Amino acid sequence: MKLYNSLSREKEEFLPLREGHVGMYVCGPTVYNYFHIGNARPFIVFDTFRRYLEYCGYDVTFVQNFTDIDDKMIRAAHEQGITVKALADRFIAEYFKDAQGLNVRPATVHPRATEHIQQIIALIGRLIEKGHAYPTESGDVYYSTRTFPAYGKLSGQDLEDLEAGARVEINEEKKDPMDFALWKAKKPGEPYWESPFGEGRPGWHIECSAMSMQYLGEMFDIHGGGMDLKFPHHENEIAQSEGATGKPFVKYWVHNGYINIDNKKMSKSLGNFFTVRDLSKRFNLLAVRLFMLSAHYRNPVNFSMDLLEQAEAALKRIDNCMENLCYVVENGEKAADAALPLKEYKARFLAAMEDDLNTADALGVLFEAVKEANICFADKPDADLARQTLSLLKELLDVLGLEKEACQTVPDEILVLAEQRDAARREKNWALADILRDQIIQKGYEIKDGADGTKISKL
RNA sequence: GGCGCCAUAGCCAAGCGGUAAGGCACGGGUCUGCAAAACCCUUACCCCCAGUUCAAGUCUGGGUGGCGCCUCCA
Repeated sequence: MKLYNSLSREKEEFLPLREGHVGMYVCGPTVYNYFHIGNARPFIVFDTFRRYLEYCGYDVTFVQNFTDIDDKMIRAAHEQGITVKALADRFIAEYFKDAQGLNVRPATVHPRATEHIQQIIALIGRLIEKGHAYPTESGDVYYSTRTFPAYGKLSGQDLEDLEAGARVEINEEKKDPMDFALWKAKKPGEPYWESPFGEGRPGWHIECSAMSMQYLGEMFDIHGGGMDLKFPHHENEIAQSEGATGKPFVKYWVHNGYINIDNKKMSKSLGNFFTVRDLSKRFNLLAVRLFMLSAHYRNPVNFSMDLLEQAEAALKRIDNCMENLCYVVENGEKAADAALPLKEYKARFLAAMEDDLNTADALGVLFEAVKEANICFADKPDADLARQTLSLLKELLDVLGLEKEACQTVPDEILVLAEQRDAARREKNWALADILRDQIIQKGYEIKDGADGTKISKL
């Protein structure tokens, strides 16, 4: 497939380092709160990417970390009067709940920073040995960006320009303003670990280098994350990892665009955000997933409730088609002239995915198939073709993570009520028929009267 | 100041040189005891100017407008 590589700024042919295997690392959440839809975008995008790679037959090792120690974690734990660990445990559990709602599968490994302190310390040790890092009087350790000539290759910045516009904190212990912390000396009331450089905790960037190396090796295929992580986070990861190993760290860097609110970046610090948890109270979270996939992953997308409602309506269109297909599979007859270009849909869908994961285009193909299936089966209810169509739709929806239990059986209790209602309708006893309809709706089922009889489906 | 992105119908959005996918909404229709749902049909010359080309949303240059990174943030 073609994949846009942020490092080369070009679409490249995707060729994994080891044939048939893909190692993929994605920056995960800092677990101090529920995650918002801005966080959700990379989760959904890279989950979809992973699903597609697996669909293509790759054996994918997918690593997504939890940042469970940093300033925000410490502050939030203090405010809530609990330990940092308790805070992390809680929001990691909440992460999995929301992720499940979005149909984001658990990663192969979800490493936690605090459980990899030894690896982090070892990596910092290597960097000091190689002269890329230096300890200070007060017990911090900094990375010396000047010792890594390629610094800036990902973000296209050079050190001189960065410094000219730098708004970095003043710190007299740093040799250079662009140096960044690998290890931070212990402060009162903060969690700390023993290390050769003194008691303290890891800096902001080192965990991703240490943990990706632990689970994917010193070189791996894909590193993903939001655009805003490109600098400085990912730039620093490159400096750390390549500085330590002397080898290329990541083959393909993949960055997703932002979610905007009213055309402004959504972020926790601006306060203009929606958590997935809140949205789950009003919407089917699969609609959130569809919303995310309806634009190309590298483009910024604006978010609003209105847009989410649109996505929910679109999702319903797919569901209705599937239901209809189920009905035809059960009740259809032979129709020799019924035909749909199923192979063509599949080929076009896959071609879209091959082109830098163009899910928007792929969805377009899916909806075309839905429309043509609706037309075809309206007057040619061929059970065989319906079965094949249903199977294709399921297969493709599964790649996008939008699959839903189709052809659910309606419980006898509901069927009995529906039969009673039909009987009442035949006797033109509308009052009774309406009472029975209300009962069915109350039990969570939907009644659809049509030319070919009454259909019942779960709401 | 440095680096970068975007501009397609009422809204969202694909398109990567050959005469504009798809979704939502609106309107029209089919079905229906009513209602709901569902389904079908309908809707654009692509921000402006200049250029390259037989051919340009699609390439180049210049505008205009929006956004992001350079500071914790997906």
